[in-house]
Amino acid sequence: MGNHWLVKSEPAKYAFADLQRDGKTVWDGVRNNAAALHLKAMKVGDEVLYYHSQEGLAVVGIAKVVKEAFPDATDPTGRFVAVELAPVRELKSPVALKDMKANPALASLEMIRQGRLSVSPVRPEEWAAILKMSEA
DNA sequence: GCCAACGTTGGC
DNA sequence: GCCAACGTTGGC
Repeated sequence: MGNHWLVKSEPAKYAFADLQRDGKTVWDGVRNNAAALHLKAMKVGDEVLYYHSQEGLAVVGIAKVVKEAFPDATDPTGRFVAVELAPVRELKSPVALKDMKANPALASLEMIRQGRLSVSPVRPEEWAAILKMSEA
């Protein structure tokens, strides 16, 4: 089984519904080294939690990696990479940031520890905990 | 190579 | 709109 990740997007710019409409999208514009390292570690088939920042403040859906890291065409320096994501499904109910923060099982979740990171890894047990919350 | 200044992100 | 966190830049 592949690894799990979490990506953030402002729904006003690109919401999960936009990804569902488009079928897939190039995940570019990441300009942070730590996030870029995670992008480079993504493999086709890895599953990705889709989090809405600024508005919503919740994980709303699951996406998957359909193309591994390649140079980000929007980056003039050529230092950063992009991947391609496709939608898998919408969560039955969104999992709010405040609920994730309140769950001791998620205390070491990377996106909680380092709030500004736009792409972060999710451990298998954290993935399971979040999915369980989405079924509630 | 250090560190202060600055910019960006994102929660509140 | 504010502010904290943190990465990056640039002067020395």
